[in-house]
Amino acid sequence: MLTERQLLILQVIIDEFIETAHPVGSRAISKKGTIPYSAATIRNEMADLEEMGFLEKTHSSSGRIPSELGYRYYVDHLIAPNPLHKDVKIIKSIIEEGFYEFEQIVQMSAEILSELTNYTSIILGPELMETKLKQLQIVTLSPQTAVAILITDTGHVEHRSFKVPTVINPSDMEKMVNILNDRLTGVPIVRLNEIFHHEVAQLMKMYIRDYDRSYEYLQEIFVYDHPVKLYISGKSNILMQPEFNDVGKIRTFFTMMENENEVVNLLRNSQHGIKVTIGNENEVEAIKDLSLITASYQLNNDQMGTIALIGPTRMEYRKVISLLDGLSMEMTNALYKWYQLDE
Amino acid sequence: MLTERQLLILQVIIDEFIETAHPVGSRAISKKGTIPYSAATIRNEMADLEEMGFLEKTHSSSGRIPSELGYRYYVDHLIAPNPLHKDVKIIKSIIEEGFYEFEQIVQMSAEILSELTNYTSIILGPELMETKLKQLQIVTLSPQTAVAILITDTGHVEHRSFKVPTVINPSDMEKMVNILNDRLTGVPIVRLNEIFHHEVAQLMKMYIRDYDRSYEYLQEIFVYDHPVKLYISGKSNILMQPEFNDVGKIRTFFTMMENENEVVNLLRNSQHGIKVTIGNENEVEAIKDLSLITASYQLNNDQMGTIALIGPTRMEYRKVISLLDGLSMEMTNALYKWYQLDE
DNA sequence: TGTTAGCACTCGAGTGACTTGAGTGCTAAT
DNA sequence: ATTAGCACTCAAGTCACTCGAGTGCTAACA
Repeated sequence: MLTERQLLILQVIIDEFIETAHPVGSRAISKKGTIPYSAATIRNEMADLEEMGFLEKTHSSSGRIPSELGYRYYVDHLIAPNPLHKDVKIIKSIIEEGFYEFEQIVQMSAEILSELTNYTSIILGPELMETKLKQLQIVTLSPQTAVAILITDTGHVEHRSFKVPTVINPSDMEKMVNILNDRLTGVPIVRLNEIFHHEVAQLMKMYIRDYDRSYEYLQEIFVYDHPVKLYISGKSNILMQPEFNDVGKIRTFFTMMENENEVVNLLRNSQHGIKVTIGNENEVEAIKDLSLITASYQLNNDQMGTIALIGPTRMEYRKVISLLDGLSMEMTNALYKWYQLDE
Repeated sequence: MLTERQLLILQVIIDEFIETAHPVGSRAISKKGTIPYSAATIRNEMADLEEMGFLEKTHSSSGRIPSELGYRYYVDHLIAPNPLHKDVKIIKSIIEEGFYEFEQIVQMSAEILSELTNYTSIILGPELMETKLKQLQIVTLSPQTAVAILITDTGHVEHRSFKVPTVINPSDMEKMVNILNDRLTGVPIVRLNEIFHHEVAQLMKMYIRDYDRSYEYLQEIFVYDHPVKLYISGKSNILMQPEFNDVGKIRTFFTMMENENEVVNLLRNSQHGIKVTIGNENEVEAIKDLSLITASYQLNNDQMGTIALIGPTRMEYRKVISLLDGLSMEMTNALYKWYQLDE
């Protein structure tokens, strides 16, 4: 176990390193006055801390920097139970100020978050698994084309253009929309395609002339291919961090960030509450020397989405954790209000 | 005026430098065999070309690199009248393969473009100035909220949520939608707000109870705040270019690219046809050492949007110009088809 | 008169020796 | 248990040196 003094020294070193990004030497700590011991004493303790794996040296005669284990310990034990970060209030007031759609709130939150931290923020939109079709509309643009509009009970709107089968005339179309609305309203949008195939097909055959020939045009309306939406902000923000002084590193990071799937996977396995993943704890190669912090926001205990920050392992964990904690609460609230509308 | 031989040498140097990014020496040119003169002769010509401003040295005893003036001359006189790039066919077939919405086509084009060139591609969506409202729909989500959906004659769909004024009941709402559709269909969407204020207001007062109190909630439906849409692809692509080996440069570039307004301004003053802007010819500070190539795509001679590529001044102008030329034609075609639908 | 060979010169880039200073580890004294 | 002292280490900077690609110029050549 660590002694009181070792804890203190570890904390001071990490705090200092997080602030300056320079290795911390024993003399500097001693001079600072937080710890009333001489440099030599501190040196001994540092040697012990290094042996235990909490600290590292960049070379044999350099000052110490925290190891990943050190950060881990710091995050798990040395951060005071998060007092809400003052900036959360700012976010809260911004969210409540206007009548924003959920997407706007998310977008703004991502921007604020990256601005406040100088890291890259990522927000995974709410999982739409549970949202249901509220209404389907089809607007004809020309004899050959039309746009189908799906409105969900959460106010989410999707649209796709499609070719109108030549065999369908306007009155058929009207009948069709009626049937579809009748049968599909209330169906979870992820199941639309399935229900359309199995339950609606027969009905269509009865009422719509030549339905078989129309079928292939219509089916794509219900293919739901936007499982989640990503909001990323401050990608270039992170370039201000001194650890991004290497072009190769920047390349791998940005290449990873352009791959939406990879980013989604990064966040997907996040759990309830806040989760900190430091350096090599990350599974994804490209961020094995970065830290990822995720927080979930939710509705009625169903997990809905994830907020995350990516930054160097030398991250301001204290600030970031309390910010994310607060923001996820605010977003949960905002989302809750949205759903309330529906009752 | 430049002699035949000087032209040839200039061309060889620029071609070589574009390929390798290393200063080109006289001996290397001579050895290559394209020009049947000795290194010394070529040296003399190079000195002349430098005096005229087409070439530069990185230091007093280095090989030559093209100056911006050199690139200018190269682009204006040394590039053969663009034969259509073979890859344009690929793009064409992709576009025609499925029934894509215009936005999808644009998105794909941007991606293909950046992939084929390793530069950053930017496409400015079609100016929607001329598009007209086809239909307005309002879907009530709850007693207090609704979502308004605007469908344009081009199949573009916009939506915004708004608070339903408490004094409006469902039948009022229905009446309102009817009035709005009656009066606003066919109105250019940029003028919706204006017409709504001036011509529809009176009508509303007559038919809708307590219209004055509803007014403030409704007006925001018609505020049109998406003048143009940007599609960017391959931002990290450009990091592969050797000129981006400097973190400071990367920073300025990415910071610029995150500012949507600045990017839009970059492309806005583009003209009919292809325009090449080299290095300092650019007005925007952040790309004064990069080149920008823009091409416009259009509908019925009204300019609609812009396709652009940003890369180092050492750009593969020949390839890029023929690619953009071809792609802008394809997009013009695609857009034309879209509008055809409407007649 | 245009072309070429030859040669001195320049400068970036790489290399090795040296210095400096921050920081360590260890030992002996307090 | 703590601290002062001292020898040691290493990154980073500086300087002198070398190497080689490339130039500019001059004189010889066709």
